[in-house]
Amino acid sequence: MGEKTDQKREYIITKAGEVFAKKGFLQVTMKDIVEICQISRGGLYLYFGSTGEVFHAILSRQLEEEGEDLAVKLTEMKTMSDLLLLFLKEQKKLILQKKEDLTIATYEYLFSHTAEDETGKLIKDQFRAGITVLTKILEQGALRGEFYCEDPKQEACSIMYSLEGMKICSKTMGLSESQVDRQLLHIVSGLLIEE
Amino acid sequence: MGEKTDQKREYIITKAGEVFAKKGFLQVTMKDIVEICQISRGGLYLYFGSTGEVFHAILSRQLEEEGEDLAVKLTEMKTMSDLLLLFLKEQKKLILQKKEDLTIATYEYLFSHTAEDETGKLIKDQFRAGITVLTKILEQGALRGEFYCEDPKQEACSIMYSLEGMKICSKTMGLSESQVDRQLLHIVSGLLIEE
Amino acid sequence: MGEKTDQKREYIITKAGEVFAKKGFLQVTMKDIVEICQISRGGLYLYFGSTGEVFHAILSRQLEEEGEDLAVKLTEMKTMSDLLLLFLKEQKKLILQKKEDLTIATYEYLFSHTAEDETGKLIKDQFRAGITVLTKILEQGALRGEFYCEDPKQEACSIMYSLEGMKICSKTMGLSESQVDRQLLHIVSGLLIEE
Amino acid sequence: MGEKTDQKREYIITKAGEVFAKKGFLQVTMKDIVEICQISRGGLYLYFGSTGEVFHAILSRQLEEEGEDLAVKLTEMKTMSDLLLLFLKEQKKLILQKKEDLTIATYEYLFSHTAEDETGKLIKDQFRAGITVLTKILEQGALRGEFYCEDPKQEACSIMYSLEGMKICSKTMGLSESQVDRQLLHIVSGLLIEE
DNA sequence: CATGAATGAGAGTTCATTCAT
DNA sequence: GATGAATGAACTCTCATTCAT
Repeated sequence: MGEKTDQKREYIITKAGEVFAKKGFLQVTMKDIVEICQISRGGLYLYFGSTGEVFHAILSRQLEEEGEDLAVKLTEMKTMSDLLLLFLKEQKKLILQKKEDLTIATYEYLFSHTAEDETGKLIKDQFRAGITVLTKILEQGALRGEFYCEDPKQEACSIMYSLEGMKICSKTMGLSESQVDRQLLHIVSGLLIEE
Repeated sequence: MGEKTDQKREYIITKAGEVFAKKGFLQVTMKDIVEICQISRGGLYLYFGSTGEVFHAILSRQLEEEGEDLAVKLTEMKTMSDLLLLFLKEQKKLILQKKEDLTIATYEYLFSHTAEDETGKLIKDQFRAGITVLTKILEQGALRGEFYCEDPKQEACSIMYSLEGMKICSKTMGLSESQVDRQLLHIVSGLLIEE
Repeated sequence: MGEKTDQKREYIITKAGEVFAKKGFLQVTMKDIVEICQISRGGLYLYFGSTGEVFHAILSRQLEEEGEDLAVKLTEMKTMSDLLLLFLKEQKKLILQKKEDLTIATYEYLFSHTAEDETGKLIKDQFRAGITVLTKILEQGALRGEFYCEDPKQEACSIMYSLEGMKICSKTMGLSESQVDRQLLHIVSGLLIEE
Repeated sequence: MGEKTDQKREYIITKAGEVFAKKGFLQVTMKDIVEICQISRGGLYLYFGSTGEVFHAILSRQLEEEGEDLAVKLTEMKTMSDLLLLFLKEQKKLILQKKEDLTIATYEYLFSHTAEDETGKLIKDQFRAGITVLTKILEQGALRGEFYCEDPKQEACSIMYSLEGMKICSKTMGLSESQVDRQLLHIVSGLLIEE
């Protein structure tokens, strides 16, 4: 029975993701979720008490999956340059993605939940994890002589801010792939020795 | 007549700004505005037909004021370095501001109005104006030998993305003044010759 | 001054007539009248306290005009058959008219003011006047041997009900000119001797 | 489930009928219906989205019932004269009815919905059905030598216009039973041979 | 577990009517 | 007389949330 229940939970999470991707966070109502899932109003409340709870569950699952994904890919890499390129390629995907994109919903969630909550922590941890990974890549790369980088930590922050900026510009004013490529190239060329 | 009316319009714009700063865009209702202005429901509709209209008016006025402000300050500057520092100082203020801060409301507006509208154009124009100004500063600075900068346009974009990223990080996960300072320093130090 | 005032009153009545013709009675608001007249809200209230008052004034004027009109035409007629045809021709015009048509507004007014009021009396008097005129025409015609008509009063009522029925059918389900002609012919042919 | 729901639907239709009979169509609000039904605002919207929908449902049911009613009575009749008298008796009831009377509401609906819609069609079909039935009665009656009637179709129209005229006169200026009787007699006496 | 009818709070919007100028 | 800004009541419609079945 627990299994069946879990399946339904998963089902709701998956379906609801579509709505959040389409409407952001604030404009999604429990009714929207009920409708896309084709379940009963009361049924939804058995699993989630609010749109916030559903959204939290969606993000949790997403982070898990991404984590596994990244871990797998990282182990296959050899040089730090490769790693950096991989990292940026993933980010590029996030910046340009249209479908299944929870970026806007995520920002809206953060905007309306300034006070620290579980979901907020989730998102922030993800961001910090990005900085950490990037810092390590840069540190290692500098040690190995692949990169020129005096202050890896600061450089990592700098890159992350740029990526975050591109992400939001992409969602609000539109960004072409070539614009993103140029900017990513600019970042990389500032690091690579003998560019 | 017109004068008195304009005063009331200004009054509403000013007061409503507080609500948008506090609640973002999507969660502001006409009722909120009515209440903070202490006017009647119907009274508000004499001036604005929706929260979107009020918000547009707020941004319009803000941009005017900022424009004048900046113009004054720019004429007082002598070197491009001074100009750059001034520009970044203004941006720092925007990144860290807490009161009267429409950043979140602006993002929420853009998120929920993907299709081009007047207000959206206003905001995008402002962003583009930032890039233009910055590009000119970098070009001039490079010519005068103040900066090291091979591709001013790209560099300007890069800086703007970073600033945008910091802006949003500041509103979502919080950013200390020293974090902002370090990042701004990082930007400047990448440009100045003989750093 | 009284003259000027009267002019404005007349102006309002004329303009407001357009609105009532277009929207009926119930759906006309004081705002509608203010707008079509391009006068101030308060200004309208100096002359009329409600849509009902405006409507009453419109009907009053209309009846006056119609009365004069008819009186003129009646004096020019010689035979009762001519008079009857004239009468029916006028009715036909009323049945088929599209512009300046207050039929619907009039019915709506009566529907929502079941209790006797001045305006109601006006309308009813007009209807009764129609019966009276028609009765006289039929009586005279019968005396002169133009018509076959045993009970002129009842016949007059009968014709008026038919006309009223056509009027409302015309406004609700649509009636072509030929349909009206056929019915009028049917009425006349039932009266004329040696049809 | 469906059964219970249908019961409530029927309950709303019945109760709402009272309001429409009392206030016509245009002046009935969803609030009025909510109040007479003693249900919640949202509850009403589960069944009907507008006053127009409720009204449509009322008329639909009414027409169904009337249809059955008439069919039963018609089979019991033998001569065409009997049928005609029955038909006129039913019409008399409609003309004089006070309770449960949707005449005014129906006219108001038609006035404010000139464009063809489902409800309008319903009403017009009912009117046309009346003409058809009457025409058949007159045709048969003429064939059997019961009536004198050269053009049954036109005569049927003529009678229907009179009835419609009486209906509206009854609702607007008032009509006594004896007035109606006299007029019905006038109609019949024009048809019966050896009058 | 699951359903979906029902409730009621609350947002948007429109106007009749007043009143200071 | 004339104006039009201002008020507040009234209406429409949507949802979060509950609860009997």
